[in-house]
Amino acid sequence: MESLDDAAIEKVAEFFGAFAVPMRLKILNALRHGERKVGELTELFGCSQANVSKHLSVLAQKGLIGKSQRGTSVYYSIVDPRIYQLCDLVCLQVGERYAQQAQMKDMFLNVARAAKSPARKAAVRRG
Amino acid sequence: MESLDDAAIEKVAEFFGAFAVPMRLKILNALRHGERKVGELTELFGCSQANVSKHLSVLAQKGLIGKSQRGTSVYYSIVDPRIYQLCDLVCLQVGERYAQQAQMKDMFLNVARAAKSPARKAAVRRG
DNA sequence: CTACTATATCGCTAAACAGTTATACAATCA
DNA sequence: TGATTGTATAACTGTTTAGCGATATAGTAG
Repeated sequence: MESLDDAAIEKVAEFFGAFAVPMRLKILNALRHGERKVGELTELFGCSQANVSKHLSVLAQKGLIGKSQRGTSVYYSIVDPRIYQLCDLVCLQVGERYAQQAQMKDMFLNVARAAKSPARKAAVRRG
Repeated sequence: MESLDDAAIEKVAEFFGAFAVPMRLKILNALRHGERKVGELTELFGCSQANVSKHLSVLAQKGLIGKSQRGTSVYYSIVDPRIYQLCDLVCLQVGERYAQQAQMKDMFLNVARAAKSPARKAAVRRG
């Protein structure tokens, strides 16, 4: 990353920014096992449909998710499952940071275990 | 990451947020090969000392960097070099995203090559 | 003590953005 | 056509924050 100029650094920062909002992380989580329509996500999170839609736009605009209209519904899905490598790497480091708080530690370390298990790869199926 | 509750999700989001600001990425870049004092960073970036100091505070508060006062100067350094794994993983993915723009693509892919090279590990020395 | 240097913090402004409600748009069905 | 359903956008509010200059604080030297 050292050799990047200012424009590239900004792109990288924007990419990180896509993951820096809890609601967007929840959306990415929800898309782990396949596509979801907007209404499903809205109901799942119990927030406004407009909010979900806006975050989906952001994620789509950054190239993290793709959309597919079928009927009156729009289905969103992960473009590249490698983003979960990122998430799990972060979970690992955040988990260690909060190692004092037993409950949190366990949560994060469960994530770390799941990331190492080969069963995870099979879980990336499409709806 | 799936099993995380709202509080943990927020921690993860905050962690990503640390990397979501260009100036902070530049600072982390500058700390790759060892510690730096505030004045060095200020001069390096040509911005206000207050700004650098504030970003350093953010990074330190999130546990990404540590400080060591010696004389009237304060030296900051990376706590855990694994954060560069994150950065390089992101560079790789961002680079592919901008594969159309030849110049940018080259930059990012150089990063990817460097990340795979064993020579990189030796580069993590301390000033 | 004073003077000097280096860093941290304060006060501020402007911009970005997450969230809301209300409305517009698009696709299907009667 | 009109009605209905599902999604996107508009308009707005409040909060956050990156940036700056000015000031306060901490350490050193004389």
